[in-house]
Amino acid sequence: MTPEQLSQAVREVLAAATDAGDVALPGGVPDDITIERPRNREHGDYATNAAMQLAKKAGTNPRALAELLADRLRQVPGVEGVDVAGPGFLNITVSAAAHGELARSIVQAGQAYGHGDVLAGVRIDVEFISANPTGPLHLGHVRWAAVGDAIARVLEAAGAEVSREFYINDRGVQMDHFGASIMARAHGKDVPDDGYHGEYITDLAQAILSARPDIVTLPDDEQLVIFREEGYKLQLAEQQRQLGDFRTNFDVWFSERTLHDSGQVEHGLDVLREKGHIFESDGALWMRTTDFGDDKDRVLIKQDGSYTYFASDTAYYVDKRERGFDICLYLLGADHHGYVGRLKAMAACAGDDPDYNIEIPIGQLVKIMREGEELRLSKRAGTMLTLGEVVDAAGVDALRYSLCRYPADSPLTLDVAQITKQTSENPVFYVQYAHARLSSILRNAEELGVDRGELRPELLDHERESLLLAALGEFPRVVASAAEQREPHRVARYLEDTASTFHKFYDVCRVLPMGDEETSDVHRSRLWLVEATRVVLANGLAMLGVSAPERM
RNA sequence: GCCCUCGUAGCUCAGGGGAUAGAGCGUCUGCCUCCGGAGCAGAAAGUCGCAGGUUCGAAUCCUGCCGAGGGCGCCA
Repeated sequence: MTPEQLSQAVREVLAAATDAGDVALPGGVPDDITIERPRNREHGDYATNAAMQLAKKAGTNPRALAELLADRLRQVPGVEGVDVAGPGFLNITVSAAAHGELARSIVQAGQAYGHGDVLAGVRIDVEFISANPTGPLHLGHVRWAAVGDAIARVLEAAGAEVSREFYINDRGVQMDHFGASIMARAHGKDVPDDGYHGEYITDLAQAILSARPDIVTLPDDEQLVIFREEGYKLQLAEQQRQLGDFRTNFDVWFSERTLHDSGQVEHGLDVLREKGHIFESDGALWMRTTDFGDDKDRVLIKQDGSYTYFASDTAYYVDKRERGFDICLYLLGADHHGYVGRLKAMAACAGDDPDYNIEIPIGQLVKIMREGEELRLSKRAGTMLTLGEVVDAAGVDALRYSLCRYPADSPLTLDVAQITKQTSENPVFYVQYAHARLSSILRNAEELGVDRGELRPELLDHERESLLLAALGEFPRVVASAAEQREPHRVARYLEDTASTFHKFYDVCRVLPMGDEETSDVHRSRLWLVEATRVVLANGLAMLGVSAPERM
C-alpha cells in the first residue's frame, strides 16, 4: 500500500462520512490530504494531521473528528490499525501483506519507479552556467553545473519536457580583451591590464600559431579578429569538453551573437513595444520595468545606438517563450541576484506572469578551503581551480554528489582535501556502497540458483523490512517534491536515509539461505525487497547524475 | 543608504506550521566461522543568532535588531 493509496483512502473515508451526515465539510473534501511517515516508530507506519486541519471547518474538535475517521479507516482493506494520538493525529498501521506489495510494484516498474506526472505537459527551459567563452570553467561554475543538471533530471522525472541551455556571452568588449590577450602572448608580449592573464591564454596563442603561422604577418586589426575568433572556438570547445566530462550535457548552446545577427533583438523589442512598456528618453530607449516592481527603469538601446546586454536578455527570453517554454528557469549565482528584479519585471513587461513563467533561483557561492585557509579564486594569483582540475582530483561522482546534497541557496564550504581524498567521509560512498552490496546479493543469488520466484508479501513482516518498505514507498513523493521545489538535494538526502535503512535491514535479516539451508519463501520474498531497494537507489542516483556501481 | 541570501551539535550541513530538533565527519564503547565491516549497535554533544508577534501548536510564518556573504552602471 503506497502513501498515495492511503491518502486516497482517507479522502474516501471523509467523503463517506460527509455523505452519511456524520460530519459537515463546507468546502468539500480537500484533495491534498497529507500522509507522512512519523519520526517515531511507535506512531505507526503512517500518520495524517487531516483531523486537526479540518476540525475547524467541520465545526468540531480535532480528536472527535479523528475518532470518527479512525472507525471508518479501520474498515479499509490493508489497514491493520488506526490510533488517535496527541492533539488529533491519526496513526495508521498497514498490514504486512499490503505493505509488501510495494516490493512487487517497484520491481515491475523498474527504471520508471519514482517517475511521475506532476509536471506532465509542462515545458521548462533551464538555463545555467552561461559563462563567457574567454576562459576555462572554474569552481564558481561547478555548483550549477552539478545542481542545474540534477534539477533538469528531476524535472524530467516529474514528467516535464526540459531543455538545458547554455547562453554563450560571445558579444561585447570582453571578447575583444580576450582576443587582444591572445594576440599579445602570440607576440611574446605582456597581456594588457584589462586582459586575461591565465596561462591558458599562452596555450591558446601557441595552438593558434601552430595551426596558422602566417597570422603574425597580417595587419593588427585582422590579427585581432582571427585570434579572437579562433580562441573563441577553442575555448568554447574546451568548456564543452569540461562539462561533458562532468556529465552535464546541454541541449542548446545559445550564442548571443545569433540573437543580433538574426534580428531577434529587434523582434524582441517589437514584442515589448506592443505591450506598451517601452519609451524613449535622453536619446536612449528604455523599458519601464518600474511598472512591475524593479527599482529603476532599464536601458535597451544606449545613446550611441548600441544595444545593452539587457536588450539581448530580453530578446533571448522572448525567444524562449516563442519556442514554447512555459517556465524559464535562470540559475544564477549570488553575485547576479541583482538581476532578479529586472528579469522578473521584464517578463511582466512582455505580458507574462512573473510568478509562473520565469523563475530565478539564486545559488550561493561555494567557498573553498585548503589546509584551513580560504582559497581565493583569482586568475591573476594563479589560485584558480578549473572545473577540469577538480573533477580529475575528486572524481565526477564524488564532486557531483557533494554539490547536489545541499540546497543551492545554502552557503557551502568545501574542503579541497576532503573532496579530493576520495575517502568514506563522502556520503556518496555510503549510498553507492549500499547499491554495490545489493548488487552483490543479487549476484550471489544467481550463483546459488536462488530464484526470486513468487512474492509472498505477508512474509515481509519484520520491523526492519517494514521500515525499508515504507522508505521505498516515499521515493515518488520525494522526487515530485524535489522537482516542484527545484531542490534535487532532497533526493540525495532521501537516498542516504534509504541506504541507512537498508543497511539496518541487512544487518538483521538474512536474505540468502545459509550453508545447505533450503530456500524458503522468506528468502525469495526478501530477494524481491532487495531488488526493489536496488531499483530505488539506482534510479535516485541517476537523477543526480551519479553512477550506481555494482562493485566498488 | 536600499535590496537579496544565510545564521541549527566541536566542524560541514538537513529539517515544505506538528509529536522527544536530525545526519555525516570528529570523540568514546561494543559487534566479523557464512549474503561486501566503505557496515551495524550504543554514548557524549543544542539558549535552533537575539527580542517581540501570529495560533491549539513556530527551527519553520511576520516585524525589529545583531552578525556573515553578496548585489545595487546607458559594464559585460
